[in-house]
Amino acid sequence: MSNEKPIIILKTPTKEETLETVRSALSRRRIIIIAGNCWVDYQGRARSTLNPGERILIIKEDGSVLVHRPKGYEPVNWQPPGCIFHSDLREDIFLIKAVRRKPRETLQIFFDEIYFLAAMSLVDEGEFSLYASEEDMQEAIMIQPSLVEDGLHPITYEKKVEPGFIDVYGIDKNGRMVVIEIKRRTAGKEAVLQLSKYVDSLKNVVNREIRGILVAPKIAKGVQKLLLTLGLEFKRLDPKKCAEILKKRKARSLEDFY
Amino acid sequence: MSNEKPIIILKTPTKEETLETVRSALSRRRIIIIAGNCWVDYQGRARSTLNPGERILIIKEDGSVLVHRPKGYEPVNWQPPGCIFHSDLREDIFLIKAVRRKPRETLQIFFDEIYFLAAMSLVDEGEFSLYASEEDMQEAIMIQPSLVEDGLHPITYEKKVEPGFIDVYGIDKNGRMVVIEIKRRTAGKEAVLQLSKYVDSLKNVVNREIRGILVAPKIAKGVQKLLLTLGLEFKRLDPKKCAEILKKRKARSLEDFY
DNA sequence: GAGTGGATTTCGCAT
DNA sequence: ATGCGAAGTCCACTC
Repeated sequence: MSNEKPIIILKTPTKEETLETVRSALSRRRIIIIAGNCWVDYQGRARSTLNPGERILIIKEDGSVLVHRPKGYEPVNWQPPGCIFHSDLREDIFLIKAVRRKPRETLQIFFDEIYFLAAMSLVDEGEFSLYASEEDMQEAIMIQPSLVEDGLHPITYEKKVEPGFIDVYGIDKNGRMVVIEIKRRTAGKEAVLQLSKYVDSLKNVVNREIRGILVAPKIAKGVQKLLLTLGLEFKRLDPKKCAEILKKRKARSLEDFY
Repeated sequence: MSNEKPIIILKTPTKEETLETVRSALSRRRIIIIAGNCWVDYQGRARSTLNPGERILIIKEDGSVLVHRPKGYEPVNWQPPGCIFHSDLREDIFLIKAVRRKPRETLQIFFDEIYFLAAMSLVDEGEFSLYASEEDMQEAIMIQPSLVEDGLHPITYEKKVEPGFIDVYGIDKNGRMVVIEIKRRTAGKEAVLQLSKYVDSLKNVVNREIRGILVAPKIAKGVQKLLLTLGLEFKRLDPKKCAEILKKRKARSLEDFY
């Protein structure tokens, strides 16, 4: 028994070969990769046109589409998962049309030259883990509040208040209420104003002094001033340090378990 | 003379072939596409691991990297343009390491099976045009203010005030100051609060009545109430209509020119 | 189904 | 370089 992957690879196929192969691959929900000279029309939430040039087209098994230029991280045109496809041949132009409902959008790609075409099924059950997210920081502060300051007692996190959510809410060693806003990267004006809003809205409710602490790896340059003006505080905290703490804790709890 | 594109396509190449081809392609700044079984480590602004599975790797000529799973619009791992690459072979594992400075980040991809490899140079000078963006809306309002209301006279756009930038600023038919905040899609709480901030900060400066108008195709459900509470107004405007107006105007100015 | 906020956001523009 | 806001943002989660 052969374990060879069923992969179709065509180098400079004719338009007819392309059409046949693409249709077959679409019906079997295979991934399709095409490199060639193409132009693209998009119509939906906005509208765009892309003049002819050499690009890579990827159609995935879930109905997502990517058109990549030779440069840049982002696709120049795309569709999120869920598209329905039509492919056709018109006067030696190979065209693929991807249609999405909700919102109604149409992406049309026209090829006049095809350099190669690949179609295959890929299996990917591999777990993806991301560390040092904002959520990790919140969790780390909850289990080790001294990361922010000694004597801090977190009460709740994600507490709902009028303007939105407070990341962490607690009581400091002197019994004062503390509101903490967490950012996983350089905190800007936005974060400060958000924290300020939270503090103000809480003041309206409890009518007592409230400390607002912005926790982030860094604070943007001009923003420190705004922070002080609003009577808020800043505490530097590295997201990676938080990830480390969680990792260690996790390892320890496994030890305890066995 | 042959016009055949210099494309290298290898089906199930050996690791040695892969290494040689990838190194050559990297040095010639060619685009590389690999499909195979791989795992990925990322370390930089955050950190991530991706367990083995079948994916597509794309390396572009500008040093951007994309690792795509068989599903989803977004790459599972990536690097923006500007990476420096190292490739190597270790105990029958083919590895590619992409390093970026500023911020310092490392992306490592390990292949134990390679289904196919393609390397090519693509030329793409095609113009890309996007219509019905927020910028189009702003432009359309500047040249046809009646889109918002009759008698409106726009004075400036992108006016700097304390909290940020005002999209459009002008005077209405009764001589009152008008601040306009534009959104190209359903305006939410965020947009209303932003507009409110702008209006308030301008009031502090000029000490006279100021109208704040939110211009968007739609306003979110609960948000209308907030808008009214804050004494602001809403004007429905479709971004596509704005695009149409600009298009017509462009066509007319071309006519005038010839 | 709509609303809300985060993102390894990326990207572009202005300071 | 840094800051700032938009994006056809996408995506996950809540109501």
